[in-house]
This record gives sequence, structure tokens and C-alpha cells, in this order.
Amino acid sequence: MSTEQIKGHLDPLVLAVLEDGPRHGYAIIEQLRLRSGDVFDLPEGTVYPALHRLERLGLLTSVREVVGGRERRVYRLARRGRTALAARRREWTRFSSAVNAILAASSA
Amino acid sequence: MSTEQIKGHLDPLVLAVLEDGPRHGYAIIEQLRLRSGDVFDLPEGTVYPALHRLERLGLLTSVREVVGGRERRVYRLARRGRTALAARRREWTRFSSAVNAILAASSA
DNA sequence: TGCTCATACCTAGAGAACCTAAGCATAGGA
DNA sequence: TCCTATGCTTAGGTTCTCTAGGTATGAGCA
Repeated sequence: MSTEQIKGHLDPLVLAVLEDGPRHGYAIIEQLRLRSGDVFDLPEGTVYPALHRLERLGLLTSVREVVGGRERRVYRLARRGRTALAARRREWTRFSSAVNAILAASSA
Repeated sequence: MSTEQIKGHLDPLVLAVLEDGPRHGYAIIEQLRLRSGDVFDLPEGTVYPALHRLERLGLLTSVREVVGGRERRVYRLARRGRTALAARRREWTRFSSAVNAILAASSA
């Protein structure tokens, strides 16, 4: 009954970040934090497995890069990822409207 | 990657329904369906355990009633439930704003 | 009478997703 | 040298929803 629950909503957020161009995991985490105004400060153990899952589903592709002696895995939105993002945006609208309707309603 | 995800957001919805007055489980399910415009058509196996949990947490109280020969358990929002609802409304606003910010942003 | 449907509740176990916590590795600054 | 930031990985725990089964009453219909 305490913390924020992204449960089930992380996928579209990640896809949306990658809509602006390829990024590696660490940068994705940073973008989520920045764009959310510090609301989503997600642990690596949350985001990395999600990236693996999305790639396994064919929504992302990834390549390794070495930058400044350090290795990164850069993710890119696949065609199917774009389609999925559009669908998830619609689902979010539907979902959040429904929640708002119930939370707002003082149908006394 | 398919269905809607209420995960972690059911509690405030139930509390909000009970804000309008005491209701039994079956009626709560119906209210969630009606107020959401059929978006939330939740199975009993989802809602009943949630009600038990919320009561265990002291956010709800319940009494048995017999109506037309059938037994019901009628739930009422406890004082702590009201407080929790207010907090959860604020959290939802914060959460949904953050999601919207990320999903909307084509920060190209 | 027997059947089905709506009402009304309960719960065990499966499945999914996030988080904790640990580990590994490099670069750079104190 | 040590610490911090960067960067990735994964095992296991927790929590929540859903599936699927069970129980029971009342009403309508054949």
C-alpha cells in the first residue's frame, strides 16, 4: 500500500523512449527518470530483464558497442515494436480514462 | 503483451466505489464494470481476495447480511480507508502524469 | 420435477512482473 | 589506492491477478 506501481506499464514506457532513437539500457533508465520528473527511478534489475523480454518478443533489436573502453548494449525499436507501442498507447488511454472515471466519480 | 493491467491499481478503485456507500462484493464488481464503461470486467477471483486484503489492512470493515434468503458480505469504507483513498488518488495523479509525459513526448 | 441462469461467496495454485541483492568489469578523480 | 559513476547480468523473493474449481439460494421455464 505504499509505492508507485508501474507493474504492467513498463513496456510502453521503454518503447516510447526508444521511439526517439536507439539507446543503451543505462541511458533508458536515465531517460525514464528525467522525463518522468523523477517519478520513475527504476532499478537496473527491473529494466534490464524487461529489455531482454522485449527483445525476445521481437519488439526490440540490440547490438553491442564499445564506447570509451566500456561495453554497452544498444537497443533499437523494431518494426513490431512500433506497432506494439501504438497499440499500448491506445490501451493506456483506455485504461487511464477508466481509472479516472472511477476515481473521480462521486456519483452520490 | 495483451490485456489491460490493473495490477497494483485495484485497491484505490475499490475504495472509490465504497466511498459512495457500503456495498457487497458482487455489487462492487458490477459498479467497477459500469463506471469504467465495461473496461473493468473483473473476475470474482480477483476482487474477493482484494476485499479480504483491504479488510485485513483495516481499510474496510464488513458485516454479513441476508437478503432474499441469500447471504452477502457488505463492505464499508473505514476511516483509514478514507485516508488511504486520498493518498492513492494523489499517487495515481502523480503516476499517470508521469506515464503521460513519457508516452506523449516525441522529444525529437 | 428438473434444468439453467443469475446472484453470491470462497480459495488453491499458476503465472507474470517488479524488486532486492549480488556479482562482474572499466574509467576517472581524489 | 580507493571510491564513484558507468554498464550489464541474473537468481530468488514478493506480490498481485487470474484460472478454475467448489458451495449455495432463488427464479423462470419446460
